[in-house]
Amino acid sequence: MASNNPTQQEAITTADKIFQKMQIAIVEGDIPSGSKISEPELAKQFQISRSTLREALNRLEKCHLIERKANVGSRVIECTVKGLLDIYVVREALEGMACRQAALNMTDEEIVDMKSMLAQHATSKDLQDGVSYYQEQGDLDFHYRVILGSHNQELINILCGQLYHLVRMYRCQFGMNSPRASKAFTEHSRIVEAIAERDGELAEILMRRHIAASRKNIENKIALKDSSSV
Amino acid sequence: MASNNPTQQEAITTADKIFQKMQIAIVEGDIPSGSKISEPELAKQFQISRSTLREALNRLEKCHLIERKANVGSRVIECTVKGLLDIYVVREALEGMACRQAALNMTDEEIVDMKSMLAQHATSKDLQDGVSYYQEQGDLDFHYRVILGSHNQELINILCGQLYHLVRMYRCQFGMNSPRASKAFTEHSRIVEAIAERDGELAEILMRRHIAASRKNIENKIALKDSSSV
DNA sequence: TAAGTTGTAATTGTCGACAATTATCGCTTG
DNA sequence: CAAGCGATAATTGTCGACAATTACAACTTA
Repeated sequence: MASNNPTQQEAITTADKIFQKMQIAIVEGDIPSGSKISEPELAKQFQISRSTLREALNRLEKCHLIERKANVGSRVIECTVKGLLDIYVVREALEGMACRQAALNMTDEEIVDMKSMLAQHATSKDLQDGVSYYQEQGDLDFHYRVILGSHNQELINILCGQLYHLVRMYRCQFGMNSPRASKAFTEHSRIVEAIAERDGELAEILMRRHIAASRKNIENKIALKDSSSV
Repeated sequence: MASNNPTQQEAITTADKIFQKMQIAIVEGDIPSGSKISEPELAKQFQISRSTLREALNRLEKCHLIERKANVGSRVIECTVKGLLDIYVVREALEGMACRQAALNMTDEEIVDMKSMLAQHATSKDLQDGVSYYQEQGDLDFHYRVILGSHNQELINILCGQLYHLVRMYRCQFGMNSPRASKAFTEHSRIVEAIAERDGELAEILMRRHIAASRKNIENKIALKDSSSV
């Protein structure tokens, strides 16, 4: 099973390995959102020195999974509703632009590959059942292709290197398995069509609407949850 | 003279100070673009240990001013034309969205403040002379206000914490003092009007055109330079 | 001569200890 | 009894040394 992060090169140093372990632990909530990180304790737990742990913490901070204050320490980022919505706003802007650039810059081969990926998704049992797979891995795969297709290193860094982890974290912790699977698949198809036609303007609009729809879906859910829990 | 980076809190640790010094040195080209960074050498030069220097390097990496490879070392990022244009594409997307959000989220007080800042720019001697100030500090001030006005922490982090430094680096190293000062000022004024009218859609469009105009201006310059130098 | 190899030198990664700062708990005092 | 203060404990920041990896150079060999 290949790594699902296209920007992540094979880890060599132990700090890299610790970073990956902690990343998963934070994303999946094993290290709770908002909790303080004790350097001595974690170092002992992982059987490494504090220097190595701090190196790993620096990388976690780079993808905004933890926050550090001088002489105070590190905390896992807190998952808030506003934080989630803020991320979707950024995604709408950046992935919309990435989609426009993809329409301009993707090679014909890349487009063919993406089409075949989508075709495979269409026949996937999971999609037909309308359940988890497509919301999770399949959805991410599609968005990755578009982002990488932009051929804009800055876009790729920000989206795949930073926001990606946060998105996954929120998905895990807020338990988001929306009923948008089939709708999302249709939207993906339209987007690919626009890219294939090299229509950057339309591609951007469609991607923005696609992400905005997700955001609104979340907003509705939150509102519903609030009113029912009170 | 206050710090011009709104996200930058007062530095306390020595690693912070080294970070700031190196940041300036890189941005202004004293540490050349693309050059390799020797940890032992720099540590000796700054009279600090390698650990502290590495802490500073980690922060430089966070704002994409240097790149690190495991077991190989750090290099200052290379200034390329494509890199510059990539940044402008990201800015167009993100600052456009920031502007839309600013129109929705800025307080009335913030808007008043921004208007008065612009009024002050209008009477500034530098602007009337059509020279450097407005392209540099004044322009940055305006864009900062808009970004902060979005009240979106993720947007603020990415734009002020990361892209900002790169933008300044390119401005220094490519020596960009374009003749767009008065035009830019007019565009800024229109943007503020749209924000004041709470017209998010228009605000975004205007900001995107404003940044796209800068990008095209650069593209023209580059093309000109290429054809003249060959 | 050019390519491959091996051994040495230099650089990076990791470690444990010390210094500086912060948090905590108990005490004093109004 | 509450609020402020002070000493102690714990945590973070910094340091220098060692281990592991990489880069370089001289040498061998086809």
